[in-house]
Amino acid sequence: MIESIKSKLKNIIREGTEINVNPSEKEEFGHYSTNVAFKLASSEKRPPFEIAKELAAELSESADFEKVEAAPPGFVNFWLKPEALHEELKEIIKKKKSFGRSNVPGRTGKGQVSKVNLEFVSANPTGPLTMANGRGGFYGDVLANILENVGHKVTREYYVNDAGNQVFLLGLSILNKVAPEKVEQILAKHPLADKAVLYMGAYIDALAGALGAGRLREEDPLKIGKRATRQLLRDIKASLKKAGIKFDVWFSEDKNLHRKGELKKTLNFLKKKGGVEEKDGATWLGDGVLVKSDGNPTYFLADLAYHYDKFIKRKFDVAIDIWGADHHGYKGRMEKGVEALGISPERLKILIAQLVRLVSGGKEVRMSKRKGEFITMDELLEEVGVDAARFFFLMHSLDTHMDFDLDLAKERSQKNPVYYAQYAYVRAINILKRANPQPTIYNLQLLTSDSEIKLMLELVKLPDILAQTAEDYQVHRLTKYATELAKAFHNFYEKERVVGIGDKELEKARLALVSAAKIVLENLFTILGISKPKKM
RNA sequence: GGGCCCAUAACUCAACGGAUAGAGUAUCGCCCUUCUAAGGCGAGAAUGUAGGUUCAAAUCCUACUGGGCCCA
Repeated sequence: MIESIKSKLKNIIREGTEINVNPSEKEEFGHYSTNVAFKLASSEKRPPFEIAKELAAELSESADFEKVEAAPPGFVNFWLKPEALHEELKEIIKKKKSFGRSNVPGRTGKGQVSKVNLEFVSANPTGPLTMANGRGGFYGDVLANILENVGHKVTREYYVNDAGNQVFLLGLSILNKVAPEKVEQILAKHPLADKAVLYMGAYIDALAGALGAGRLREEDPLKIGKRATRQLLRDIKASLKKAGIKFDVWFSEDKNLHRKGELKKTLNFLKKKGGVEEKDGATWLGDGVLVKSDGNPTYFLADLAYHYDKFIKRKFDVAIDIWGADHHGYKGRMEKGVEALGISPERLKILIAQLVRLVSGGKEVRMSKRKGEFITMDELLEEVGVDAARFFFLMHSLDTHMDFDLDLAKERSQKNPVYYAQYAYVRAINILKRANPQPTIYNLQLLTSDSEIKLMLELVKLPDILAQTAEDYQVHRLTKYATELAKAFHNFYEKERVVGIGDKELEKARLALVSAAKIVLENLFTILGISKPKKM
């Protein structure tokens, strides 16, 4: 709907003017409104209200609008004809599952279909998946759905950090459970300073148990660590499956980069491009060290090799990385590094998932792998269920700190908005159950009441919401929309009876409206990855 | 010491630089002989402080205050 209004505006105003059209928040401002007159006012040096009046006069001729009005200080407000809504309602019923799909790819592709690499979660396989990983996990999963919905080709990828010190440490920690004396010997020779760096906690016990550590003959911490990593990766995959988070590619740092010599190749590539310098025995790119003075490569170089692989070897148009807040300080360096690879900056989108604070009993619960005090993804899913967990995380903008109130989430009550949205769906199902067979001929002109119009206005928003979110990645817009749509449906449900009213024709028209609502809710839930309950 | 994120109602969060700052929870009224009250209707209640830019600032800029994170 927004696109159609925009294109009408485009025809009558100067090219290149930024056009914003939004659903109006107040009834007196119409169904949709635009501030384009303000934009024109500054370039044309005329009062915005004057321009708005001219635009309104011209657009009133359009067949879609009941009324177009200029409002001071310069807004143009549009009222849709009911027929325009009825047409859209027919589209919903006709397109069913494909309603909301758009062929207007967003900024990632400049109108073209893009090959997108979306890398998320990527938690180190040195511990179980924690609740905090859920934020980026659910967000990434849904963002992938949204991008696919507008036609992009999306690869969902998990970067497995299975090289380096932490694997060694993990092995050492397990060995410490069985043969602490051997660990003492190793630590005496190894540069790692003391035992304090060992991973502790219940999961090491569990892991040691799972590996049969009591019978471990292996004494090489690195080898033990690699075995443990494989085990943990299996657990992580199982947790993600439970959470409904899907991946296409598991990219092993060790296998795909280190063992193939990709770090060296990337280093040479960078040297040829220029900007690499030797200083104090180390190799630098800008303010980041690529190779340390002891000859060992850094994570920075590994990450650049990884992005070399994404952009140059696998030829992705766009790479989206979702990182935890603990890496945000690294973002700028990474962006510059990728630019040094010759990749234009707008092809790399690094999104930072801000910290999740776990709150219980009004107090913060600290999460720490070292101390073994953390809530795992599995525990969270068990306590609150997949739907509530997903919805709760997805309600919040990614870049804001959020509190996860464990007590509230545990309550499994109507306090959680996911039930509110799902209940609207259940109500639609219940109505439709009573009308068999579904009427195929109906007169939508009969839908004129306030709550019917409002519901229709919400229903037709889905394509706009999805298209916009594919551009700005503000995934939480979808959960907000789910709540608003459900509210409009509940309101309609209370105000207007559908089945068993005397007027057969009106009943048919309302049934069509209800089935359209069911379709839109279904499509929305599919993208959000939450279930579509038949009853509650 | 350097860098980053955040600050909106009692609480958790929304709001492309736009109109009277929206929801949910909590509180207080009203509504179930009718498609499930896990619902509807209504009330009170908010932009941390001080400047600046703009026709227009919660939003952008500067300083400060208060939370938090990363690096050293």
